[in-house]
Amino acid sequence: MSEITIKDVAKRCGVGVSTVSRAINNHPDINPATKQMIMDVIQESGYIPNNSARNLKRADAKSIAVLIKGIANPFFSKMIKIIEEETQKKHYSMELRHVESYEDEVDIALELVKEKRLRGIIFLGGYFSHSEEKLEKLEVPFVFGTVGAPPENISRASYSDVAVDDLKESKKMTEYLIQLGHKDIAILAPEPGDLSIGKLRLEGYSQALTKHGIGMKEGLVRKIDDVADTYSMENGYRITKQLIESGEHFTAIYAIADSLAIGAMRALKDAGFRVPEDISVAGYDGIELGDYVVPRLTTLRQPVEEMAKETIKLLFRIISGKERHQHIVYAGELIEKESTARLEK
Amino acid sequence: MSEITIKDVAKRCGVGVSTVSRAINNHPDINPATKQMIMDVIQESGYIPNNSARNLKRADAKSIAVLIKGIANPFFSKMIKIIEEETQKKHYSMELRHVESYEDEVDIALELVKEKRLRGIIFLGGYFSHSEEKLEKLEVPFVFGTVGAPPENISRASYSDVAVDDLKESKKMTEYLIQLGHKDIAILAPEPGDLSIGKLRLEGYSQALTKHGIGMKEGLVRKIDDVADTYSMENGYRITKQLIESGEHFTAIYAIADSLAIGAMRALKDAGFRVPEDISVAGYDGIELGDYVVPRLTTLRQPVEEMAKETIKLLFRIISGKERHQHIVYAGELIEKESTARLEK
DNA sequence: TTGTACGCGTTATCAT
DNA sequence: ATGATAACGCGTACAA
Repeated sequence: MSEITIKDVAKRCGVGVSTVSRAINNHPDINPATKQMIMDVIQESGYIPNNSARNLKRADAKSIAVLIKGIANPFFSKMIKIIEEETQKKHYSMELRHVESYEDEVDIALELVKEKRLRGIIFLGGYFSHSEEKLEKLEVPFVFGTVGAPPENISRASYSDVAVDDLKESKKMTEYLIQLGHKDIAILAPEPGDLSIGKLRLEGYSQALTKHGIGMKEGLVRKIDDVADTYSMENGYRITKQLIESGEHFTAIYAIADSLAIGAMRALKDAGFRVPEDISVAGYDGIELGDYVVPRLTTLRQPVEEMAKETIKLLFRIISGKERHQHIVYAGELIEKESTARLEK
Repeated sequence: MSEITIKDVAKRCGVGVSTVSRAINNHPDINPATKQMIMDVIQESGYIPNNSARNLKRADAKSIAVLIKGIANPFFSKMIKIIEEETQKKHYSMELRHVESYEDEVDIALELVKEKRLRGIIFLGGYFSHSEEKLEKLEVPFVFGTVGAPPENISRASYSDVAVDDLKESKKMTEYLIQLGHKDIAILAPEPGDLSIGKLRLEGYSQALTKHGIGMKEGLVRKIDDVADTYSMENGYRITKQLIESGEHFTAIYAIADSLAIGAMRALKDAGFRVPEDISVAGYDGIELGDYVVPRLTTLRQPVEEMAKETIKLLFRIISGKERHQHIVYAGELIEKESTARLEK
């Protein structure tokens, strides 16, 4: 039960603690023989340095953190992997931290910076409705990845972000459906409180309809009501079922996330509709899963790999002082697969 | 840039540091007025306690950790949610830690226990090929969730686990396919090095075949070669494609994970096979996604919710000293959906 | 090359 | 109810 510390190791080795410390941290000025001896003792005694003590003392941590809201989002898994690789290349360590939907990611970031002496932070997901005041407290550089909706209340010079233009891309997708001849396009939209990507995607839909002289029908805008797991297939299924039962006429469904679209396709199938012959379905995100369902899902692909790579590289450029904050926009790619078709007259 | 500490707060308030500490930690013996005053100052100064220092000093942390190997596994998302809820009910805090596939989860656990003064640990995923020696160093209770293959080299009295009997359930699924008239059943199996659940599921398949006098054909056992993301749809797709191209005759595919099965179904569809009319496909796990694909996937459902609940409750029972280590086995449930059918003569 | 001693920010003990 | 002070375990000047 007795916790073994660096002092114990030093005693056993008959050396001072600083020598042990040097051995552990690969300091240059230590006798290789001494070092080997110490490492052996550490090995057999099972000594493990206490990270709290290390963090407390260490000024220079060479580490960053990734705060991710929505752990289930498959979209993030890939990004994390890439970010991790790049981080290792720079010989930094990375702390991955899952943030609950009810938690405030900036508060957590604030704590983490103090605790771990971070050099930088990446925020993935989240709603980005933070006060500039709080953000200012965060004295390390931070980058928002795939957030989409940088609000006006924060000075653009105070943060970086990497994202696609959700408004524009969403408009693109809607226009694609319109060009296929669809007029009654239902949208699986974000919950009312969404100030982030969801809102922009809905806005893009709206603008596209207006541009083409198509009125937006209330009954075709189906908002997600179960906020618990917003972009779940289950939500897509349930909302689509409600849509079908409502009796509203529609020939296409545009879901603001692929996962919703997959739920929608299932609901349509269960109700006896064929996709895309009877109803076209389009998604957004370009997740892998969309390629495995039948029919394959037409989607708006976000270039995740490139975005992740740019996100982490940008962070390091800012950390090193080479650059100031930036706002990088990636182009999305409309990938036409099998779930959408021209409307039969 | 100057980090504000508890001392600064004390000075500003004109009180001692211990009083500030008391205010922060809700100690009983403090004047409510003083406390309010201090909290106000903290609020406006933006002071944030340093967790490293806290952990270093604090003996009693009331926290547990969940180490999860394979963050992408949708199977775990649900478990974590439930574990988190139960943890909060007990007024414990939970540290969620993602473990890379190349990392040793026990080493990480060892570090974490020292750093955060944990009271207990839950291991999710991982291959459980740890030496008892290391595990012994871990002086807090730990529970393995859904691991499946408790190896013989570790005394059963030294750990707990919650799982389904993978061998038995896998055998059940294979026999189900046999009873449908299938004899040439291909299996999408784990990579050769898998000592965990994968191995057991393969063993169940083998035993079922033997029991029914069906020889195991080498050509029908397709092992996962890309270990990077073992149970991915992509792997299922690729392996199935190889199987089809190999020319081996088969009428059913049993995938040891639903994700693999979904990849398999897509590969079959692309090759012109109908599921289940031409080929039956069965999975294992019972993930949500299986209900959204077309056709719905026949699977062996693990009762995730119950297992998660039992896992965390068991851990707390052990922490409180009420119970010793246990080995809890849940029954799986074969859910017949649309992807399997009786073999046409 | 190696050892001693101090300080990192906090909580707990002991006075007051 | 409050304040001074000793740990917690480690890294690092500085001295040797």
